[in-house]
Amino acid sequence: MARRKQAVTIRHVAADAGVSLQTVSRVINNEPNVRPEMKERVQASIDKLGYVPSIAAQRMSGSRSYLILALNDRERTIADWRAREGTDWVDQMLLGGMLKCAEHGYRLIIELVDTHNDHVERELSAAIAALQPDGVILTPPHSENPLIVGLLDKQRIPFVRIGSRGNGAGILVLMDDERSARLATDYLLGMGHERIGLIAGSDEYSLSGWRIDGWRAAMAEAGVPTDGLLERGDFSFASGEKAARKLLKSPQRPTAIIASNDQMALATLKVARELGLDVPDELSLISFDNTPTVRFTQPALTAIDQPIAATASMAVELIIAAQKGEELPEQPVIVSGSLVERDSVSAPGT
Amino acid sequence: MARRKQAVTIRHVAADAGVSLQTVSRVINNEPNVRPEMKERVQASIDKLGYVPSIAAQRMSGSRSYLILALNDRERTIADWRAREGTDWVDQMLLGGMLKCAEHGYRLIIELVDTHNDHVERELSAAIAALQPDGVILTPPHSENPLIVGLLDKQRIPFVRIGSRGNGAGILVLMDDERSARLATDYLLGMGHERIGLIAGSDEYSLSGWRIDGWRAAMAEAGVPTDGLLERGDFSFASGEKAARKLLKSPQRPTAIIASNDQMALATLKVARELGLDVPDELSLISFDNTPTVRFTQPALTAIDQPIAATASMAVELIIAAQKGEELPEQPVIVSGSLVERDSVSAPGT
DNA sequence: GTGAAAGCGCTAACAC
DNA sequence: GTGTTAGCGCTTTCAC
Repeated sequence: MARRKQAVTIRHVAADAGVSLQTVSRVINNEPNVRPEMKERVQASIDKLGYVPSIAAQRMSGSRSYLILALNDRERTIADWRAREGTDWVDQMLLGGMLKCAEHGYRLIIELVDTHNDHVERELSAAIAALQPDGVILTPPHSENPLIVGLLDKQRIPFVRIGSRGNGAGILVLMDDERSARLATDYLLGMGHERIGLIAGSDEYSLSGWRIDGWRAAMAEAGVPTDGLLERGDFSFASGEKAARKLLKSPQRPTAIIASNDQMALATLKVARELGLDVPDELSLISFDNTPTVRFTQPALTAIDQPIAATASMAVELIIAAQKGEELPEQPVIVSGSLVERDSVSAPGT
Repeated sequence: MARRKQAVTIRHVAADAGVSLQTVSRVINNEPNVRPEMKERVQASIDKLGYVPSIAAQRMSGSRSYLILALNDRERTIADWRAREGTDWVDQMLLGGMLKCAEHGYRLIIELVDTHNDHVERELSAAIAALQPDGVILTPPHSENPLIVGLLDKQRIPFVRIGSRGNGAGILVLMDDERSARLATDYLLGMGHERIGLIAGSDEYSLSGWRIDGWRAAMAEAGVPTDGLLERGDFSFASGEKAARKLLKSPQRPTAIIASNDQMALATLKVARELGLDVPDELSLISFDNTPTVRFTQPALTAIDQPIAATASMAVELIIAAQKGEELPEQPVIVSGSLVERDSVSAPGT
């Protein structure tokens, strides 16, 4: 393999503009101590020669790498990809994260790491050593992994923890699951429902708990009891089925159910159909996540939309700000979700 | 921002093992001229210290960057992400490409480039200058863009063109659309259909033509005419609707339709429903792509699965082989799709 | 404000 | 087989 050299380097630009390397470097990095007139001249040469700095070289000499790592759970991500069931978490991360990165000349690299592995630290260390990213975005459940958080903190790499209120280092960005659950519950209460069931998610994810909190709070405020209305799943279809069956077969069955993710909502839909319950006439259903599939079901599901793209975009912004040494929010940054009305909800007893 | 240095460098390893830098380098890169005994000693030090080479430094000194760029069409990709309709092209690319990359210590970076832009060359040049990738994967329609192909050829960067039989440089990898279309057509012929309509895709993509070829060939072999059975769309839902309406309102309407992508298949389903035609009893339907949505329709659609993951994986493999100086296939590499049977096809007139 | 020199971590080329 | 040397393209540090 022939040694592939950079076509146009800072040297060419310096020569063309008749200045030192240093001055060109200053212009590239928008540093002070360059007269506007100089700056213009250098910029002209850059444009003329079509010069683009080599990220490798920049990184080598100790500055930024312009790379941001997005850490996703390996097992879950690959399973989703293989299943082809329309989970578009990664796409939405890219939509928000990549585009924001591009705005600032950064690149987003998706990295899969296995949380349940005892080599997490080694895996992550290797990725960091190899790529030297300027920042890392942690998605659940990594956001809550003390090993990862500790490692990143020790290495002093700016990082965002999506979906965590946890202690320790890192910038926290939340989609406000409690408020979203409340939103869904209030919406159903507003329609006249009182027996509103919740199928919660795996408690490996804190957001499962927050959603329970939101639902409980809304119910409490409305003065409505929650006994026998909570079932736990683990985000899988099978677990949703089991939970739905339990709720719908109880003597005082709920008139509405909130499922903590789309798979469990689909499972609920299936169980309702099996039991001969019409949705939405006999059972209203609200789903969490709003992945593509829920618009293609019969009926299309009313859902809480998780603003993944906006969250990823925010995460990138915060990392770049941190990288620049700007001040960071002390409080968790909150990106709010919204309720998308479709056809799976109606007033009870109609 | 503090200058972030590599924690463990080749120097540390060399010192620890009591050898020269070069020997360590040789071990890392699995080069010859190292005695097994030496190699073992060095490897022990590497493991002990947890050393991982810096990609930036490796790239700097003229060797690989361990980065592979996957070029996707900006407009289309972003539109798909925003629409959230379940198109999982990017996910499947990642599934195949990223995992294969990881096997070899490479990373895949998704890059969005606007084909219709007159700055394509500049955009791409900038990405190449910045990242110095070891290879590039071109997806349609980039695979057919002579500007891009020319640029990559000139820069002597190994690249794969997915979905192109085009002339010029680059390694060609095909999903064999002609054969797939034939497969679908033969399947319908085998069920007894004779009037099999085709809704073709945009001719900006050569694969649209190949699918027509496959369909036409299969029909010809079966001795069945194709007059009035071909309509062109552009892969959009709207275009599919128009095409389907034309086919289904013709006096001799087809008993089966093959749609050249899922969106147009969904449109056909909608039109059939409007016209009161039951699928599959009165109209059989086969879709191309097999994206997640087609399993959630009523009925679930029988579809040609495009092996995107396998193709991406193959593309990465070929690039790494090229990078190593291995011989490359002269002929286009073919990755075959398959027919996934669901519920949208039945024998005609039942 | 601007420039010169040193060095980041690694590998190609060549010496031994 | 193994070590030495000279850079790769850029930024840091420090001198002017």
